[in-house]
Amino acid sequence: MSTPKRYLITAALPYANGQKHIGHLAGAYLPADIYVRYLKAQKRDAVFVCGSDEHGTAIPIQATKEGTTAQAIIDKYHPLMEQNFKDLGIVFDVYHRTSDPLHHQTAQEFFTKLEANGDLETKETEQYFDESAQTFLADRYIKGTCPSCGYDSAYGDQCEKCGKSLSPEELINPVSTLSGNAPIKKTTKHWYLPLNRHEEFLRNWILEEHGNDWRPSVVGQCKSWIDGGLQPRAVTRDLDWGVKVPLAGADGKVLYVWFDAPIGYISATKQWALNTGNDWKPYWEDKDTKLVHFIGKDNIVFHCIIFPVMLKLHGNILPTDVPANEFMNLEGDKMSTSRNWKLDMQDYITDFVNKENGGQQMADALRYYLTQIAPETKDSEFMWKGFQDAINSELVSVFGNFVNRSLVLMHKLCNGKVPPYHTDIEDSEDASVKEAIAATAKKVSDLIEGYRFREALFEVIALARIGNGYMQKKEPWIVAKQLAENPAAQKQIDNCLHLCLQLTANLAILAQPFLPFTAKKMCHLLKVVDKILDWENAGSLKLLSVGYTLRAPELLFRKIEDEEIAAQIQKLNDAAQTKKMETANTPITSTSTIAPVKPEIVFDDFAKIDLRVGTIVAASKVEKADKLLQLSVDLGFETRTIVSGIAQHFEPESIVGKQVTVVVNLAPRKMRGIESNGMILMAEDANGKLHFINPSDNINPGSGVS
RNA sequence: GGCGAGGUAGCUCAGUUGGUUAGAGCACAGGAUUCAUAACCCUGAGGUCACGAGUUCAAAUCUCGUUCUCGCUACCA
Repeated sequence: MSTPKRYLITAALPYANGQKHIGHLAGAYLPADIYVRYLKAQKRDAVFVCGSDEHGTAIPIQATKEGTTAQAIIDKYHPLMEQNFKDLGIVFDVYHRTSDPLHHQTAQEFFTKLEANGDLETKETEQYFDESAQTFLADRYIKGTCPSCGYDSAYGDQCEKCGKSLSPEELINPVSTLSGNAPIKKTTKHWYLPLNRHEEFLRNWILEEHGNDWRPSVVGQCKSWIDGGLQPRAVTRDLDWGVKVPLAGADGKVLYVWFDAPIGYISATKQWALNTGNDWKPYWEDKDTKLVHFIGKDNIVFHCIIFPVMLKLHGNILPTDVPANEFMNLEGDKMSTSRNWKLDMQDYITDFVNKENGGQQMADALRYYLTQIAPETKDSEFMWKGFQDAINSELVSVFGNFVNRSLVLMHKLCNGKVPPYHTDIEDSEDASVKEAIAATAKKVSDLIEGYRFREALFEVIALARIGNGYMQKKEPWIVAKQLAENPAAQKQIDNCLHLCLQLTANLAILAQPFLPFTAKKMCHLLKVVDKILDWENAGSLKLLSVGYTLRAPELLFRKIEDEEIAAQIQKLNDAAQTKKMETANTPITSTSTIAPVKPEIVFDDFAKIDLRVGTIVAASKVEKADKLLQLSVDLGFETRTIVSGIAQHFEPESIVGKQVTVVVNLAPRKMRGIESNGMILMAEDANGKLHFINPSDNINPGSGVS
């Protein structure tokens, strides 16, 4: 495998609607940063691009939630995320943003080219339209009852209550948030990317060319998608927030966020070129460029199927690899923003990096643990106790301690200077340490090239461990006691410390991609310039000149105390608990500032609904459906079959005999082949648990409800 | 329900094309040591490789079935 002429590395564009947590960091940004730092140390031509993804409907939604504008939201989170990355040592060559005019222009050009080449299709569909406002309604301007959880103010693209993503058609009783009127359906034209035309290409490219060198989960996920049948995907939508569709007669339409966001990698590269006076084109057009996307597993389809098709049509190079990571859990549970079960980058920075006893060493500490538990092959788990153990017994005790004892001994036994190396008394121990240094450099290098950062880091620690073992065998502090009788023994001390110091310098080089701040500090202690960190020096035994005076030792890392860990766990639980209470105490209708209550109806509207009390006489699971129960409900005048989406909340046996409220004059509807004749009313509590709405005492089935 | 990825020591993970007593690190136990951040070093204990069949001289590894976890997807009137 020859070395490519240049590399372009991307990390998933973080969505600018809120803080990003350590799961995001471990999934994409940290591995990408490690890889890039390694490439740069190798003096390869590598450009690392990223930026904020600032379009899409969730940003305006977040704006509504925070009572502000979409622009204010992205102006708040874009610099925050940029600073967070910087604080944790994630160094992009450019951190761009999709709201930048350069990006709009790039995305429009991209779209225009595809459109001009006939690579897009147009289709007319019916969409909701507000007659009084004379406008099509983007998903977020439509509210209605969530079909999933029954929340009455769900948006047309997502229910904020249960988190399910929706399409406006799924909403029950949709209402325009502009006028409060029920919207009408009207045809509108949209552009589509016909993925189905490219099945052959995708099969060849992914399954044949990369079936073996990409991660199994990535190939598997793609295969699943391709086999499932590729569909044309809408590229545009009716919305006022995003990149305008650059065609006449497309007023009020923007590019769909999934289409514009990945193009952000290209505009970011352009911005980098502008900043540095380089040419961006070879990075996206020259075949000798290696393009690598670092992402989380939720992004596989976009980066392996959709974006490559776009790139191919537009005449760009394709990604060489897409090392997608799995997810990182936290203390036994999935990380979740809505449940407040997470560790934001900002929180870690505040609690550790920016504390008096913290500093950049704590940024490296986090980088160390996150790399050590990187979810490279399966979901992994961030445990605060695990964090403490990893730092205290590996980083501090093995790595930090080796560096420290080497420097301390050198000052005590060698007058603070790098001692000479006497080849005439070299023994097998010395030789094997020399070998280990060279071998580790090679191993770390190979592992990083193969995106196996966890193992690569392990090898770095292993080298420090070898150093500790070597010193233990040589015992220079014992030898020093014999100097009075045997002055020649100084040679043994010299050799031991000479090698330990050269090993330390090597550790700095090898650790640099993972622990950049620490590597820098080590350079300072060894009084060498940062240039020594170039990878070509890895494995060298001549990094420090004999007779060179070094600085007084300083500790590289501090231990993490039990109290700190306890405090973090407490904080995590408190935050989740608070969130839970908030949710429980907040009436559903006031969680949103817009249209908390549905539009007023007259009594006649209500009277149309025929509600009756019924008794469940039989219940069973619907086959091939996770959420459906088939119920037989005795309504007094007849027993009906009703299908209800409550299978995840109730065991069929446990609800037989229960009384429920039923809408009996609802139009029948087939679900999974079974006709449902009515609807069971349910209430949902703050925890998402469903409860039947029923009379307090058992009454006759068929009794009316009003 | 369909599809994809996983299930290996208490914890985090390795195990190349099936081949001798299944490997690391952490944690744990014992020992040694004091230069070093109660650090290091040595030794040890600890596994029915999710479960059940099958193929084979030989299975953690291949095949089938079952089960659990995660993701994508369908189902929610």
